[in-house]
Amino acid sequence: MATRTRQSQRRTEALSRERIVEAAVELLDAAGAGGLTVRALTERLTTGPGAIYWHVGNRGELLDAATDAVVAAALATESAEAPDTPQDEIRAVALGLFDAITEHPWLATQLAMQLSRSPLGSVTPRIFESIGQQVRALGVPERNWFTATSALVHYILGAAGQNAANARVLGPDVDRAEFLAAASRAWEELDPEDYPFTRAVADQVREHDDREQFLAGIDFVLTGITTLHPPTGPQ
Amino acid sequence: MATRTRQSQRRTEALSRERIVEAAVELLDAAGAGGLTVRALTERLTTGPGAIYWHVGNRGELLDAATDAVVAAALATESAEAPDTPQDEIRAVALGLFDAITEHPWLATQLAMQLSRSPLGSVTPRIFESIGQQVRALGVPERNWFTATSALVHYILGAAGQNAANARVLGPDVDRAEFLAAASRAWEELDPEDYPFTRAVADQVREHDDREQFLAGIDFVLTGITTLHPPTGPQ
DNA sequence: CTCCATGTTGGAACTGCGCTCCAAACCTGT
DNA sequence: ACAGGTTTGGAGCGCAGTTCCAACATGGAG
Repeated sequence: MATRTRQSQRRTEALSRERIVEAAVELLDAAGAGGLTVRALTERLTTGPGAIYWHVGNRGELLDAATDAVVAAALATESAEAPDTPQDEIRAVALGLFDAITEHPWLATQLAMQLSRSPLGSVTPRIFESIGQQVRALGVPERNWFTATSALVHYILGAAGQNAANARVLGPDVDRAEFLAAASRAWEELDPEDYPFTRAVADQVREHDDREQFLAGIDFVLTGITTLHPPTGPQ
Repeated sequence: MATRTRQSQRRTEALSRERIVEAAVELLDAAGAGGLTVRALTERLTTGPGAIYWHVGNRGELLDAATDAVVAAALATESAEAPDTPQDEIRAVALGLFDAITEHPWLATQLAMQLSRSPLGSVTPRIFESIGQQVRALGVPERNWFTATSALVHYILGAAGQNAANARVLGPDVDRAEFLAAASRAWEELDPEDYPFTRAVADQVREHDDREQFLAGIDFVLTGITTLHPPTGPQ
């Protein structure tokens, strides 16, 4: 019995960090955060753990790389045309992230983890910069730039994260209606003593549109920013 | 050799779901989300896996229970006196969660995961109700209750989540200063072409106060809500 | 062309995890 | 005292991430 049965040819397509990250994103999309296992990767790329670890370091780094790749793609998409107002630009950036999370539900948790693990990563500055440039364009006084941008980023990531649940099931509309109906029903059955408000809005849950509500929140923050920190002339 | 060496007495303090959750929170506080292992629990409680699984079901359920316990405690704390404005009430609730996350950094990720996993859990309604009652007290028209409350909750959880990193190191002030300085330095060293804004606010990072900034964000959202949805008379 | 140095690969194996199973210990009522 | 259900602790299974290393491929030196 031969000591090796390796495939005669090396691989047709060379293994690379990029190919691994790409496969990782596909696995994450297909099976969620738990679906990204080194073994699943080895199977999909028809290789062994050693090859992967030679390129990647460890699983956490792979998750970070996948997150970074998806976020970068999302932020790169909608900066093509631009003669809109800063508000519209901010909405566009926010919706880009929102949609990215809708498309890759694992992104929500991953973003939360990565940001709270180390704001020094490459994802935070990317998002921060996109939003911040528009905050500056809004005419917000410079000493409030950081606070205003942080508030926007916090809202965007918080809201987008929550809404990831709605996208987790497959269907685009059918499942969503079912899901909302179930949530609404669950809220209606809460204790009237302890949860009067939640029960009162239970039916609004059924009717609401995620993107609209997300944008409404953005408008709250934007209105707050421009009201409390009105522009100080040009720039 | 005897087949058993069990301790002669049963345990002085009976095992219970509550005791397990309590130990779980301590483990989480001490070693982060990864520190909560069944084996560590068995050691801390001087018992075996079977005993724990008899009370708890699985690890996920334990995490949920720990999250729920901490959130419930946080929300219960500051509802003692109350003759403040709805705005102050909302700030109080928000700060309660903010501080809880600061004290239990694992809470941030856990909240994000639990909320995006199933809004049907017990944590979401709890938070939602606390905020929602104050939104109602603000005089927001009923048809906007859900949107306004959602925006506040999203911001609060998003912001609190991000700030969890600052609390992960032990020291209250020393480490924090170092941490911020490091973050600031990292931002200053970014590519001036790609990150002009982020570089420009790098020094604001060093000076800012987390709680103040968090409250400033709350005020943005509150101002936006009351501006876009002004009160419609009493209640 | 040959041969070696260097960069890559894939698989065997180690560790530690969540979890199941079960016999032993406990407790309660009679 | 003892029979019943309840609770416990440990052995062990399967699977995850990760490490280690012998086998390969490749490109330049002789």
